[in-house]
Amino acid sequence: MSHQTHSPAELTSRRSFHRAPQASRRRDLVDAALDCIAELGLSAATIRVIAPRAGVTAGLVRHYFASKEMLIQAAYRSFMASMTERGFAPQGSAESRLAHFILANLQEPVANSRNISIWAAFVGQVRVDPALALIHHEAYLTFRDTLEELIAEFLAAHGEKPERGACRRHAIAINGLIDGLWLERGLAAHLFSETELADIALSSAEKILGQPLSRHTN
Amino acid sequence: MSHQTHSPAELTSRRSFHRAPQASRRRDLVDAALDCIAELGLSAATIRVIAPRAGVTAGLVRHYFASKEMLIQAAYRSFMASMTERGFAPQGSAESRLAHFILANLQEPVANSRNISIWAAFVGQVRVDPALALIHHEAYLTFRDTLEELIAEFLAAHGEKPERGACRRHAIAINGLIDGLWLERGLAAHLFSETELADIALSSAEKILGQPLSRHTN
DNA sequence: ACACAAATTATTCAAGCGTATAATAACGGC
DNA sequence: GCCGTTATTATACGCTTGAATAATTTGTGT
Repeated sequence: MSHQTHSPAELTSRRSFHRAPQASRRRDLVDAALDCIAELGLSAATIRVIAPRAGVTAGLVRHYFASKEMLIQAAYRSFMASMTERGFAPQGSAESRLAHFILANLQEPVANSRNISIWAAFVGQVRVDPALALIHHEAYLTFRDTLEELIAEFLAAHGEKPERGACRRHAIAINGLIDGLWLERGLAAHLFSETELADIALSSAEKILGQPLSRHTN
Repeated sequence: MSHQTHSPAELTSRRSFHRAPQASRRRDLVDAALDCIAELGLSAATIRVIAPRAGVTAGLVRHYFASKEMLIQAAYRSFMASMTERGFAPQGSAESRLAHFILANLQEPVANSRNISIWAAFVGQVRVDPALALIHHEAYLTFRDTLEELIAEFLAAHGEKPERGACRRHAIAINGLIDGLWLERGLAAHLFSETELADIALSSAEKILGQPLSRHTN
């Protein structure tokens, strides 16, 4: 009861705030973390920098994530999911869906330097952190399986009955091609014209597959 | 003179050491830095961890590098140089030199998870640190120019007179292919057999170039 | 209106960071 | 064999980090 002394210090006012829904706060924190990683690098993406960018104070992070490590893992999961879902074209012919997949991964908003920076920062930690390795590995398999199925349907639509293992090898090759050109574009965009890398990818893919591959078919 | 008080503390003995040549100390520090980056990640590669691994104490780093940043830059330069010089085959036919270049970049000691980790850790900082960006950019151009020249000689040896820009596009495509497959091997070596990726790269490259490309020619 | 649960802020703490400085050991020239 | 140079160690400093805790504001159900 009367045991509290009201010192002058207690008169200092606090910053006002509002209570946001759990989901949106978590999303804001994850997005802010990715922003910081892209602009400042993984080492400089500290809780004290991330939190204000999400519009909250540093202490709140621990209310939504058990540790900073968990926030980083959530950010990696969110990032990989947003990267993987872009190339997905639900309809159209096998040819156009394959072409769309290749093109989507070599243009905005997938292929840019921001995404390369984030991706590389995480990949540089994959060997260190098994949790990040798992996230990476699952995203990679998803990506390659999607591509392999697109290739199988594409070849089937051209009347080809590919021998065992051929689709796999084609998927590995074109996956490599996409990844490598994605890197080139993100790391040195100024060296290429807007559509150059996408064109190169399409013409290379059709040589590898031995079938014409146009972006305009449906 | 007699103004020094010999307290008991001064009797404690120091660790013995030996004076190493400048060049080898610098090399040891750079190598230790790369080891730490590969095994612990860039953020955990601190002076206090790097120095003991190089066989010295933390304070010595500043005697050889003006700052930690300079050590990291030296490490990046050393790493990129060692990666680039491997594919170089000074003699042989154009075909065998091109094949050797492709194969060398997809086998040990170039293609492994350690190198991927180091490379990715640095790439994740390229946007942040202009000095690292410069190092990266120069190594990239060296790599692609080497490849473009190998391709030009290879096509010329087959009697082709490639149209303007064709060699450039071929170099971009095969560069992407090599980079992407190098990544795949380093990140998920267990998914591929020993020579699988190298074989895929060779057969894809000869389809892209429209000429047979064997590893056994000279 | 009001009380209660919990979301949010503010503050504190120990640990680790890069750097600076002073003491010391090692080595080459004489 | 000593002496001076300097490579090397040891220690200290100020700062930042992730985390823990205490204090306070907010919204919701009644």
